[in-house]
Order: sequence, then structure tokens, then C-alpha cells
Amino acid sequence: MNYWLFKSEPEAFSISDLAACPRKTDHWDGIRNYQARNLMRDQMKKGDLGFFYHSSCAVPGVVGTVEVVREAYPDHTALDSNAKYYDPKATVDDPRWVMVDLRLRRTFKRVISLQALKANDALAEMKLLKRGNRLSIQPVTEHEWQVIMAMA
DNA sequence: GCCAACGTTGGC
DNA sequence: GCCAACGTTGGC
Repeated sequence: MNYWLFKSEPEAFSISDLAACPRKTDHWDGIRNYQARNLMRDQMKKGDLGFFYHSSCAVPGVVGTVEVVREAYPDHTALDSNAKYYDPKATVDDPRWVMVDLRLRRTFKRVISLQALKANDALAEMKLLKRGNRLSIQPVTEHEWQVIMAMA
């Protein structure tokens, strides 16, 4: 059982957008970073839980939780020349990029802001808070998970 | 909009 | 394989 953090810009795809999907489930497409892809492909398992994080917005922070309901499979948007995240190097035989399906579990009543996360000493080692970290999918330790859940 | 930090690309 | 140039991320 692993824990993760999924970043998304709410203007592109917010937790409300996920809530509005059928069965509150959608595929997490558009990941075009090898480190993030490898985490999805090699380590992410059905039943894993994750935080939904809003970035590049007025109050960046954790806004809820999700569950991995389908493990990594090819991200077909890489093959679509009209898609935003089209990758000309992707082919049917070698799709290069993968995605998982996520189902919304919970939307927090209030955002657990980045500011609040930074102010919590128990999270000092969290990847998200390390300088210069831009990874859009990050592993979260069980301890960090518990600490943040207690802040909700 | 600024800019620091990081990833990717491509010439050599 | 090096590394400069460029693009992207994301907080502020």
C-alpha cells in the first residue's frame, strides 16, 4: 500500500472536475516526465491512495484524496496530434507514456494550504516542500499521510 | 509577470 | 558524454 501526491492546476483539471466525472473516476493523462511516469508504471498499485494537490493558483495546497483504481496503461493522448500533450515520438507499439485511473475519495472542507504544510514541523522532510521540486507525481510516506490527514 | 530550479534537446 | 540553450514548473 503506497501513498502519493498528484499535482494539478485547477484551471486545467480541479478536484471538482474529478467529482463531476462518472463514478468520480478519470484517467490521469498528460504526464510527460520520465520520473513521474516511472513511478506510475513501476510502483503505483490498485488501492493506493493519493492527495489531490492544486498548484499554480491563489491558494496552492492539498484539496482532497483519491484512490488508484486502475494501474498504468498507455496514455493515448500522446498519440493524438490534436491533443495538448501530443508526443510525436509516441507510437502504438511504443506509447512511451502511461496513465492511471483515479477515483475521488474525499474533498476536504478547506484547503490544506502549502503555507500550512510548510508550517508543520512533522512535514519538514516532505518532497513537496523541498526546494525546487517540480515533480507532478510524488511518493508520500505513511507518516506524512497520517500527519496531513490529521490536518483536514 | 518575475525568476529560480530543473528537465530536455541537440550540436559537437 | 559534455554542456549551452531552451522550455517548463510553480510559488510569489
